[in-house]
Amino acid sequence: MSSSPPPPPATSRPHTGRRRNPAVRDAVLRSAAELLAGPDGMAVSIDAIARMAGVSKHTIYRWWPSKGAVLLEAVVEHAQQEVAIPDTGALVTDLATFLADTFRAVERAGALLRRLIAEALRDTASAQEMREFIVARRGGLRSLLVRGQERGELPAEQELELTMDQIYGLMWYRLLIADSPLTADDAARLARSVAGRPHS
Amino acid sequence: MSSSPPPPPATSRPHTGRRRNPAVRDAVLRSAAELLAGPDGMAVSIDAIARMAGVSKHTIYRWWPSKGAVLLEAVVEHAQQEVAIPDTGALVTDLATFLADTFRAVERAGALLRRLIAEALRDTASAQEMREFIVARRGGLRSLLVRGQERGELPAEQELELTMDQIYGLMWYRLLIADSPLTADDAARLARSVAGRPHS
Amino acid sequence: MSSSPPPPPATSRPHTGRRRNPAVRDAVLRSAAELLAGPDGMAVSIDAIARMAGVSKHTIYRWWPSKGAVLLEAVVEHAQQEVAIPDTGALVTDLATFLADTFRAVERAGALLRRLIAEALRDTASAQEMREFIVARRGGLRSLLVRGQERGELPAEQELELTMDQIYGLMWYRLLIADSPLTADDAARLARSVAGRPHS
Amino acid sequence: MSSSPPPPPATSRPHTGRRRNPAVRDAVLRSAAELLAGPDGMAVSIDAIARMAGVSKHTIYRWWPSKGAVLLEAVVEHAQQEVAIPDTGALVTDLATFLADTFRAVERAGALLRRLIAEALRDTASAQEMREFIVARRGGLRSLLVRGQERGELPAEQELELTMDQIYGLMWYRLLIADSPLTADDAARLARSVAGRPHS
DNA sequence: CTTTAACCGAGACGGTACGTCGTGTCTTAAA
DNA sequence: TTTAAGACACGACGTACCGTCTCGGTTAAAG
Repeated sequence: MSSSPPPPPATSRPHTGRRRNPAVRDAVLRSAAELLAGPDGMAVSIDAIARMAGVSKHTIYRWWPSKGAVLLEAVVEHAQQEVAIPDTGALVTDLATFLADTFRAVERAGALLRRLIAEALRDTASAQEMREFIVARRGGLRSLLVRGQERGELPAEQELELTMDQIYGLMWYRLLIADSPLTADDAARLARSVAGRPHS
Repeated sequence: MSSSPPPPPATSRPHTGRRRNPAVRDAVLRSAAELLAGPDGMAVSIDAIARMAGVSKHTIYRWWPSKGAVLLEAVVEHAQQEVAIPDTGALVTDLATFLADTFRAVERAGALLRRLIAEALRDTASAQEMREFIVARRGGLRSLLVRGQERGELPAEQELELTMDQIYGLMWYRLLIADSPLTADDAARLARSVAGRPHS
Repeated sequence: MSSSPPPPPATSRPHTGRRRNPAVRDAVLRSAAELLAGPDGMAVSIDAIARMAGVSKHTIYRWWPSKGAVLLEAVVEHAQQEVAIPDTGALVTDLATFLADTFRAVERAGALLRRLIAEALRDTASAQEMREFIVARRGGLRSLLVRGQERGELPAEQELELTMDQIYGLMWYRLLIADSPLTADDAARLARSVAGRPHS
Repeated sequence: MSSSPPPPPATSRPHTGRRRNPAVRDAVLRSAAELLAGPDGMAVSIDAIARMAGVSKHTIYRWWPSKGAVLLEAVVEHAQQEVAIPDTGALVTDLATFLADTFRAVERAGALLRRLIAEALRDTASAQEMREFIVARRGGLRSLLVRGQERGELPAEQELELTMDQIYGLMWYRLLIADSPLTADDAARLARSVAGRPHS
């Protein structure tokens, strides 16, 4: 999940010439993130990123294949801080905590994520990469649910993928469609719901 | 849910001048729908709509405030055919049927809906209207669930709004993020899941 | 030089229906003149004329074939006040007076005339009518010069048309190209020049 | 008299970045000239120039501030071939030759010049530049007249600027207003007229 | 210590879309 | 039949963004 270099030369000559300047990558991603987090109407253009980063457009396109790729990597960088996977022994509690943390993180990055999806919807190539990133991030929740199943807190027959689709579906729905907040209360109720004790 | 005219004049003068040509509206919406349904990469521009409809851009902008408004109305026009609300007496069965129908309709209109959301994500004004449309269309599912609650098939305490967010969330998640199909099987399993009998 | 009616009906039926409202003609020409006299950058559109006159565009196009025709007629109306043709017995004096008066009138109507020519340069049809109008207005100067020739103040062989081209040429040159003022002093010197006593 | 770049950066950095492609400038000016010389009714649009030159509109606007500036430069480029300043010793003869040559050149470029002035009349910014260009081109005639004065063929008191206004005034009058030809005979008679021997 | 290849900022360029404006024609309903 | 209101097609305007492409200058490993 890092800016892919231009196709490595087939010859096995190790490397000559000036090395990539890591400051460039940072400047680009930081500028992108800053613009992405801006007011909702504002569009994020490559020109603007380049200008703010003090970098040439060409350099951006050397390291990222498209605007979507830049945005994705900026979001990835920002989302680095993993949400912890709690283990108190009680699935519903753990789930509620995890979801509340996740929701909080997502709320904070709302503008970024909306714009990221906007770009993915325009550019098939970006979409694939984003899909992969998002799918990869489901691992935390999955392990939590699997543990629940192993402990018998969740029926063995329950389709975890569908459950996860419901959970993340609700999250994205609120973010992209309904534009309504994701609260800790939502997290708690959702946790009870998918754990089969909706009203305890 | 019709192309809003520019603010109706405050005076109560009945109407003077040439009337709006309904053929224009139809041609624009038909062209928009056709382009919206096109291959996934292709962008839908006002220029293209105008060209295909044999209509001037000016005319489009006279009746619709933005591209998003045109797309929304095209989708609305297309989505006219309501999904029936079945009533066999068994909530899970009814729900499964309703969702299967809904999913089928949504799958058919996939490209349209993706582009619609794409536009909403880049134009705050459009977003509000789309939100209203989408929220309005939740009525069918709500009545189905309410009936289930009244019959005691669903606990009275169950938060229907959250349940609906889960259902529609899954649907949009598959459509926008995962880009994976929505099958009749998904409908059935989802129906069982939200009705609290996930594995019967 | 009046707004040409649409081709008179061949049938000799005297006239049915509502008669032309003369107030419309006045309102249109007055508005056109007002806009024409506006600041130099501002364009004069038919829409603007119609709006200011409280008249529909259609009505304008019913009575005038093009924008140029409206502008021309507005200028004609404004230029109605004829420049007097003096007769003191001395050609140079008379000519100087006449030209000074003419220059003063033209300077006042500068913006109008510039825009009129601008329109004529875009629209061949208008151009012809304007040409005719301008040529028709040469009569005053011509009679003055002819009288000078008859009195022997001007050689009989002098080509009056060429002389007039020089005089009006200078006037339009200053107005359209050089954008420099036409003074009474210019009038006097020009009068002496064409009368063959440039430095007396 | 060349397409002005956007304000040269104040810093004295020599130049970085890709250089301006001279082929672009040529293609634009050539296309502009070709369209300018087209049939009289046809308007010359930036779109058309860009299309014909195989250049993007953006590029045109990068180098020229307005349509007028493009047209002016196209005309300048075309008018490069200077009219020779003859010196036979006799002012009237020299003047007649010079004017005949000038008239011939101007007649050939008639459509261009008309459209150039049309543009200047609707765009104050262009007007100023065109004025400067036209004024600059008066030098040839002026030197001819000055020589005549020095030789005593023209009275020392004669106002040369006024004389030139008469000459160029007649020329533009025929071109823009009267739309009548400028012949060699006109040149000869005009030469005699301004040289004070109108009927020899 | 020179070569040489890669990196990089500046920025020109073609293409495509945007939303606005102006002209001239046409339609409707009232006067 | 005239009129005001106003819809409509056509086509130009000037701006913006995308992704590609030079142009020089810089940097570091390889010779």
